[in-house]
Amino acid sequence: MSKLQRNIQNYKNIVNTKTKCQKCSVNTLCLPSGLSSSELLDLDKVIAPSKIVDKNKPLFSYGEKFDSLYVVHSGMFKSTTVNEEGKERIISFHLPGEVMGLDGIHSDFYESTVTALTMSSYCKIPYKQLMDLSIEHPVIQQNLLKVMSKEIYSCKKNHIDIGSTAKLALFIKTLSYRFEIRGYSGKEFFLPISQRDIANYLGMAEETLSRVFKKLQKSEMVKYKKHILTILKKEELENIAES
Amino acid sequence: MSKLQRNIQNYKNIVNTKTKCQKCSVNTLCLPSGLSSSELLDLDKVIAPSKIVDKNKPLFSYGEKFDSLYVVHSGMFKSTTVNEEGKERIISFHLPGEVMGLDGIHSDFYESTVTALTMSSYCKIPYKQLMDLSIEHPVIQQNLLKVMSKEIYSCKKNHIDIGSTAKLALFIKTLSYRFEIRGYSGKEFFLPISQRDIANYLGMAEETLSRVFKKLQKSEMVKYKKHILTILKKEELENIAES
DNA sequence: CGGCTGTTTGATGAGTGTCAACGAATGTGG
DNA sequence: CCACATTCGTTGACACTCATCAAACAGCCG
Repeated sequence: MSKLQRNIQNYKNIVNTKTKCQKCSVNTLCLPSGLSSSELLDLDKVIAPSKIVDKNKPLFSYGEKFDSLYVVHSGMFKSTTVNEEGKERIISFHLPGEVMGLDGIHSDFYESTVTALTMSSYCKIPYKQLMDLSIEHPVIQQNLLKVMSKEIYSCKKNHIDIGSTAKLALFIKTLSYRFEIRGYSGKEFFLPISQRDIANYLGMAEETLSRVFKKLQKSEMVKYKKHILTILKKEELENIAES
Repeated sequence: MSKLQRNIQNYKNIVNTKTKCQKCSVNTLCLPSGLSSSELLDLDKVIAPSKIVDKNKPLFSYGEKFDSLYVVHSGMFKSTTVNEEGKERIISFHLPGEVMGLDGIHSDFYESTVTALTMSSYCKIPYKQLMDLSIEHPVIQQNLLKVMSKEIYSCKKNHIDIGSTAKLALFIKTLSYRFEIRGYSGKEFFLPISQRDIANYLGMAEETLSRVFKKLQKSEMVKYKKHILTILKKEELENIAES
């Protein structure tokens, strides 16, 4: 099976939702990263087996009481806030192995709403139990700290003052990298996100995104059809991303 | 002594640098928040007494080995990265009680350079020792998690697609809030940041910032003279910030 | 006083948001 | 399976914001 096929199957949710952390395909990128087998066993005790959620269904919503972290098992999610005028603003997309709900830790309430972009599955980790467990196994909490540190880093590093073309190129480049470290192809992947959502996330008009996307395709940097994105000229794309 | 005067004295560093956490004026906003006295005593053992650093001197630099977190004791710092063309990009300003160096946790190297904007003082917290201590006192690590969660939240929440005027208004509003919860006046405060740095941080041209700033002053929303910023119409300023 | 750095002002053009309209794709119910 | 409705993406014309360039000005320190 090709890496692209595996990627697409990921979104069609042909995954075993009974998988424990030990056998999970993303356990090296997830909270369990670097844990010994006995630690993994303990972690499994507090993590519910992964559950399936339908497209457009929320995992949790802004303002709800915070009690658990969530990890993407398969599929893709988006997290959003609502601005003063009631408009949705997308603040991140989540790939398998990525932790969601981190912004709820400090205030005891979820600060964002997380929704499935396609049929997906997730693991739920009760926060209190995770804290209790991490007293026994400090490495678990240190992993959490690392995950959060990385989140801070990547968020702060995001350029805000770059042109639309560079924004899109950077977005694609970052996605490509994230797919690659998950064992999927970084050159060709399935993207269950609407252009409207991408535009929203990148902070530009839908029309601008459409034009910019077309430009990248005309110059044969990328191909995009039926939600399958193919990177044709990686080098040049990366050059565009950095300006 | 007025709140503004206290604020200015903060920058002139008329502070006791021998202060232990128990007596520190920002201990409720800093890592020690919510600790019992015995926990505070233990924390003090690993935190070096605060040290003074001169204007424009770096605390640590991008790429150096990560070994400690730093907390602002008085004054103000900026953290920066360098983009591909070698240009400095400011990613945050740090007020007393705020933790610096968090982005180094995940990679073992500092991911940014932190520099004093004015004569300032800081506390150094060796990370390994903090981790050891937090096995004994889990509440310490939970505070750290909260600090990081808040950081993620405020970073993600930052609007990126708003106009220059709104950006500046939001920047001022946020600063005002941060001063206020520190016990200084939120309506009038000393701002040891050059307009160039503000423009850099907000991702706009120096000239644009100058014009926008002037506009806010002409409409008598704020006053800005000799680095003292006065908010005249809080309500209206906040309205501008949200668009 | 002169030399720096930081800030202001004006003129100009490129890049993007907005509006309006259309076309393509997808979903729905008979 | 087809007709229809709805969402999603595309295209063009236009206005406006903002970055850029150039130059002058203000404040500060030796």
